[in-house]
Amino acid sequence: MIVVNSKVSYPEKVDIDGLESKWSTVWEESGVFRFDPTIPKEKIYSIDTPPPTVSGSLHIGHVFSYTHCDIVARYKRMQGFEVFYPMGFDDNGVPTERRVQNYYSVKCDPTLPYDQNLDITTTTEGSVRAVSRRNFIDLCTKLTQHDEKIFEDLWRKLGLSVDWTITYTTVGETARRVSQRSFLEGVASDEIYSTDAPTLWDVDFQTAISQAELEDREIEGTYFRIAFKLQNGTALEIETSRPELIPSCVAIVVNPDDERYASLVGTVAYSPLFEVPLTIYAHPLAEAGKGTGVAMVSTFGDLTDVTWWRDLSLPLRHLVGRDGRLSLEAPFGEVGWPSKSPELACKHYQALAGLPTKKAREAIIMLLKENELLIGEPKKVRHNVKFYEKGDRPLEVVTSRQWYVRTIKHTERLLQLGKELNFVPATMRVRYENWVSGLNSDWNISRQRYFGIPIPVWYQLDGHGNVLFDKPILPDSDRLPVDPQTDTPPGYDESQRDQALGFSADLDVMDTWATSSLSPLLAIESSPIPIKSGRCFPMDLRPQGQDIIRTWLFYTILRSEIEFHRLPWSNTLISGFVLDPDRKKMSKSKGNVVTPMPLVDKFGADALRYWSAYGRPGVDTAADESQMKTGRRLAIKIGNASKFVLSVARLASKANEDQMRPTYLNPIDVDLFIGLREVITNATVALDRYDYTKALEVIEAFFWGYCDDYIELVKVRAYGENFSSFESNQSLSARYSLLKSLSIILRFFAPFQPFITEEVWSWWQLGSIHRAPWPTVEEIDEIISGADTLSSDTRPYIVAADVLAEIRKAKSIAKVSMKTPVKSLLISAESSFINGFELVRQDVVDAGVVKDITSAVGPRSIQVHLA
RNA sequence: GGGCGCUUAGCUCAGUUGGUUAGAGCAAUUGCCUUACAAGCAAUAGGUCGAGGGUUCGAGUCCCCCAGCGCCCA
Repeated sequence: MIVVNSKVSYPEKVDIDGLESKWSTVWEESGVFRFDPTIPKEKIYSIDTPPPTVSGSLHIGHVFSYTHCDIVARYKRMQGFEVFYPMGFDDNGVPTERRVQNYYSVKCDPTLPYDQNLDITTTTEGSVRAVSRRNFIDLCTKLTQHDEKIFEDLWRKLGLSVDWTITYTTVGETARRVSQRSFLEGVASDEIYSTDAPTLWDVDFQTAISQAELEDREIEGTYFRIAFKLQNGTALEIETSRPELIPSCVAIVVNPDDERYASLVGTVAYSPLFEVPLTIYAHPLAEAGKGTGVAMVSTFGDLTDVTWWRDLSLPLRHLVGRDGRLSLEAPFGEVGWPSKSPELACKHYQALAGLPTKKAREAIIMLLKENELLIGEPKKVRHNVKFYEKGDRPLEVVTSRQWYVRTIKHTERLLQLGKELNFVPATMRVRYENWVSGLNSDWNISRQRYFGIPIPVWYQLDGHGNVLFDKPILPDSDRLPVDPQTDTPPGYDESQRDQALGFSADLDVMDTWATSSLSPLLAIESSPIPIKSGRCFPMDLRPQGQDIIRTWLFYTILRSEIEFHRLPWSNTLISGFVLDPDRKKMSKSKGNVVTPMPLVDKFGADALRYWSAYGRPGVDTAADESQMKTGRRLAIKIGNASKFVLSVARLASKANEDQMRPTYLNPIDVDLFIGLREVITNATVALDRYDYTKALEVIEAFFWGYCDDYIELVKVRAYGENFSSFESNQSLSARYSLLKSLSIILRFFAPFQPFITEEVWSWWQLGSIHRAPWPTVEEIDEIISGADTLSSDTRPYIVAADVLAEIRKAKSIAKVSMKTPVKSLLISAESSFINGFELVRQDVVDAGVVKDITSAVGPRSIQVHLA
């Protein structure tokens, strides 16, 4: 039930500027969007809001995708749902670290002690200052708080209807507790484990990388053809782009179908310079057409080497360190490092020892040349190399102790869950399925970084001070969160840290996805509703970008499966990218990134939301100012049309639409509501399918027709000029219909243009439009109940609009004003048209200034004669 | 190399299970101060639906093939 003011007031001139700050303040103070935690589960609609990366800069894409979600949230709220709509901020991980490094010109040196009085406020030019781990984390916290404010300002200005009392971050206290608890539960159920394994490693970021953070890039490389030696002394030619890895070579592979080398399989060859005996194996991943068809296996040059190493159970001869340099010594001649000539091997290795891989490559090529082991000229090639998506140098593969989440064993189940999830648009499901099907390793969640959530583990040390990785010490779950580098494990004393028979902390932090994949839990734990109540989980909606299907969406499903054995939400709404006005991808390097704030100031939030709403789910959309301009026009139009409707109503002594409800309804007015009923059905069906664009199209089309035709047609009747009195049934019918239809139209637009609709609503209604009910078919039926029913083929409103259009056309072609009288109007049409017309004759006469009308049944023809 | 998507008016895009003469907004053009709106309104013009072939009474829509563009995964 809508409470109605007895008074109506509106400004003389409609002005949509400044509505953002006015209403976002009112909304915050009145708590319109505050989540009511007492509501039963079936009335809750819950949203797993994406936490934006606060260290990234704001761009127009943020407006785009968050608006899509907000339209849904506002629609559901008007449908009577209590919407759980929290806000998170992703302040965790490498992007924040990097931003802090650049912003303050610092780097983290974990060996430094904490400096309590450290005061870094501005960038110190030139020099990079080393700070302790704790100081570094302090700076991260400080900067992210500043960044979060910038995001919050935009969200509020854009009118996101989130409950600002429910917010979370991905590195705060709640995030640490939830992440660590989930980690410990995973360890207890053996879904999370640690092991020594080859790991992709970024030598600049000094951290391990997971499969999801990989990126293939085509770079220029060089193939060198090098002579290995068969037992009979003849050369075996191998092409490689990484000759510096020859000392860590452990085997040679050829394709099993390659007849050229079939006889060599099972025999031994010797590496050049180091004379290491290498067995020749057959393996299908060796490509006959690549180079000479013979490949050397190093530990490790790339992921194929890892596969060979695993499949063929090869030894490990690791030389490239985490710093991307070759180790200082290679123990040729010792156990596991065979060589026909250890002394020579060690001598040759001295030329490479300690060099970064690129320099080592140059050095070994010199050596090979000197020894005439390099065959022919090096060949330039373009080939794909794996990079960390944020990195600048190719990844190395190193072996180290890392924590993993079991992924591979869940593949089948994850594919099944993907089928159960409603992807909007449905085509996005394929991306998920491709990714899950292509998984080849468990998820490495250890990161050798500083700003992140610590892995809550210590290890026992043996009598020699060696770390016993198979003897982890875990904290009690009621002690979480812990920082193993400052907290002491249960049963130990701080003095035993790093001492023989004592303990050592796991120095690593978790991958940021290990935390953000728990976003539903983070949000719920930051709210008054306990997770165990099951009232907000599983959630209804996960809105997100298409680029993070393989990360955020995938990992969240995985964690939910592990912990709850079910999907974390039933729907996912995938937004496309925003392209620059020329439909080019936006990027900082191209300098074509569109920032949102100036556009909000220029066109208004409603206008930006309008542009966003025309971007269908999953469809890349250009940042098109002309579309924003159109959105601004619409907002102004809504304001002006409303002002007019209310101004007519105010002429009445009783503005209350319910009190002035007439006993009679004009057929054109009845037909207006029949049209509105169709719009309600179509828009509601569309919104239920998350097709907000279609809904807006249907609503908008009706509205423009409403302004152009309906208002024009009933204007005179509403004023009461041609009736015996202003209080006549005809006049009352018009004013009643105008007010009722305005109410419905405003509520239609409310999810799309929340500011102008709220502004207009406040001119004549109490309470927020955003808690008013979404229009229903039943509401229409009640409005027109008791009115004379129209026969199904009689549409007086449509007939009147058709005739009016002909009149306008004639005047426009004659280049005369629209108020020019029509001398005579001759209408010939089928009987249903004529019948409809007779019902609306007077309104057409008034709107078109028609002096004389002749109508008859016959072939369709409308003739307009001007004076 | 595998997969997904796109190609419709000058631009940005709709077009449902095949069914009248393919729609909208913007831009363009011609007009109009019309007691809500000139930040407005009315009207006009503009398309062999990427190319070719096929199925059908009928194809923008279904099938085949080709081309170009974009994205995802190797």
